[in-house]
Amino acid sequence: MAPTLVDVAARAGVSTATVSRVLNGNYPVSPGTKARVLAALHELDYVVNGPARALAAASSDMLGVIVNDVSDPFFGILSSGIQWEAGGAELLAVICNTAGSPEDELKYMQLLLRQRARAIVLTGGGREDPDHAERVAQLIRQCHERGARVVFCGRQAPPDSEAVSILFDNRGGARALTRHLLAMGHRRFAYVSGPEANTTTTARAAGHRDALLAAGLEPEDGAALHGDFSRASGFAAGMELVRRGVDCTAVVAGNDLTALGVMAALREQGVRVPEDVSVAGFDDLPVAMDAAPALSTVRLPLREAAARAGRLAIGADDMPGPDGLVWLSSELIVRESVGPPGRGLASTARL
Amino acid sequence: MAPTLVDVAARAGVSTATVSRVLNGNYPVSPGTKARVLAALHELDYVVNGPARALAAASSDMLGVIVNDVSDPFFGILSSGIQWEAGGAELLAVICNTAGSPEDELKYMQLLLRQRARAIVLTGGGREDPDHAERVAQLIRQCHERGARVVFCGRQAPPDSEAVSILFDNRGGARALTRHLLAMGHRRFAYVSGPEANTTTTARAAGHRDALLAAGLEPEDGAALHGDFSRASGFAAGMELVRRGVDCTAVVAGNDLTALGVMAALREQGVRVPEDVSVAGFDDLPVAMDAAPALSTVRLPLREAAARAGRLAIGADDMPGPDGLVWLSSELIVRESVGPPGRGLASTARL
DNA sequence: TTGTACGCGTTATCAG
DNA sequence: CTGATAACGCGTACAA
Repeated sequence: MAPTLVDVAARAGVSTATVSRVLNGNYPVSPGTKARVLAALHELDYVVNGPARALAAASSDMLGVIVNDVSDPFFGILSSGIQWEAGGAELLAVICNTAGSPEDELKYMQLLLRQRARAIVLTGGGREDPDHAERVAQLIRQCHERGARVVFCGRQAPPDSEAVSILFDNRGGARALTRHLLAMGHRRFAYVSGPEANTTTTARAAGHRDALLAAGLEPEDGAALHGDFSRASGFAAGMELVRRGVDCTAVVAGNDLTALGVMAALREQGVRVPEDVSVAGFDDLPVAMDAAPALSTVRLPLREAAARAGRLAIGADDMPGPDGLVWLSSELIVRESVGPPGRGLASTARL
Repeated sequence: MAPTLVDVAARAGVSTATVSRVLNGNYPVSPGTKARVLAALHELDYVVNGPARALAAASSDMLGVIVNDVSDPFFGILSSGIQWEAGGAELLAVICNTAGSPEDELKYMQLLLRQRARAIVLTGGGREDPDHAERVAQLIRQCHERGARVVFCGRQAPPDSEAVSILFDNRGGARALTRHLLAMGHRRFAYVSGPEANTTTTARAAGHRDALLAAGLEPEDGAALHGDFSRASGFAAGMELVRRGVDCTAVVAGNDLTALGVMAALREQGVRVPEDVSVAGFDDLPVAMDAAPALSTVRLPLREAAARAGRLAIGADDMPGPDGLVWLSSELIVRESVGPPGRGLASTARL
């Protein structure tokens, strides 16, 4: 059996209280007894019982991070940054993959709540569904009642939830990107977005639309497809665009992975990027730089977002402003995947 | 204050034991009282206290995963797969980033031990240091004493530690890769490996060396550099090779990210890949396929490894064989970054 | 089927 | 500075 405080105390010839004091260093202990206790601790290979401590102290040293999927670099980078801050504060970061399922999101929030996590960070876009939002708001309330912080990173917290939000300028970034494409001369677009009813999807699509309308163009919804932000869905969408004979000179994707998939599909169909068709992404993941051709995209300060979210979660930073909102700006990154309008998709794709 | 079993029991007019039984469903409870308890549970928004339960039941529902860095796709994919299995078993996966530091590895093992984690999965290569190995072995022993499973994924467990190991055929894969380069006609190589004294680094370098020796070539250690498996270190190494005037026709990198960095550096120096110099990676991360040019590499079954490690960790699979070793095979992936020998690095790089 | 009562390993309060 | 001892919230023999 694992040794407990009682065992250590017996061996050192002191009370459990004294051992606890040595362990936590929050009360004075004479050097002599301290040495004896430390020796006993070492000899028995004593390891603190986390659950017992959490029960007695009514607080745990866990930090929950809810993501879509850690293997998606977008979330991997966020997770890594948050985990870094957590580790610095001697906290354990629990990563929960929801695979985009709103039910799993709720399930994991409950699981973290029951573990008495110090804080929960919800990353990425959220589902646009009043019912779901209400249930999330309810859970946030419970978190706060128990003294757990809740931080949103990539989407806005429900109104009057008192939770902090780190926000990306998705709409502005998307607007700038499409403006860039328009400036290059493009007029016929296809848009491959993320999952439906997702806040990130919506914001980016809105930015794209903003730019189109400002240029006096009518957004053609016929050339808009939904994916799930994965490379595979981008590939499928690329093939679908070809199949449908969509005649565009530029494909705007909801994120980089989708753009990568689209480019792979076009390549396979004999369409050259950017000579025949331009392709743009969003996020500026590391892979965007190494892709063929390098991806024109919008850079999001993911590492900074993660650091701020992490620091907010561990309580190192104070709640910002009265509205609890932190806006992070985006930056247009011009590379090689976008060029002047080419011959277009319909006339170059060989089915 | 958060409601406890006592509150629920009072409200439902039953004892705490009954509430506990309803919660766990491990003892018969009459439908009537069950309904009353469920109602009370709901009305009070009761949430189980995880630590208290863990203390009473002497077991927690946490699964620890130790990785170098989740934002590295290699580890992101492993983490995601393990987390998937954990989630399916209603367990929480705790991801710990060590950033390659052996001290952090030990620190996190202790932290997980103290949380009474059900199992710990150590991923990636390990440090080749008898002293460190001994301390790890010591911690593994403590884990086993407390009934926690330990699974290695990507490196071999210390001898007689009774821990299970999922292993990649790093050496065989590296051998096959270099054999391929030799078959293409290359004779002058540069090698950019991972961190020193790392089991993965060593195994891959050994495979490369095997192939060279088998072909009657003398490994030129002058053209071997160490990185840390990151893209940045690959970029630095690529620049350094140029600076040193290393005259090779092929650069073999210890992993894909390093290869990507090398390619970026060569590109920047005016060296074409693969026309002038060939570059090869290892791992076959998703990015290898989208890179420019697409990377010739060695595919490792990361998702499979993660699934097996996860299942072993949660106890869904039995300990394999008498030696506790599971070998996973690798596969040579030929793409565009390797071609016939070109003019070589020294004669094409413009400093 | 249900209730009582004790133990799980710590922390914290209160004496000494 | 140190030692008893009472929580902390839950699971579970044991008894009814």
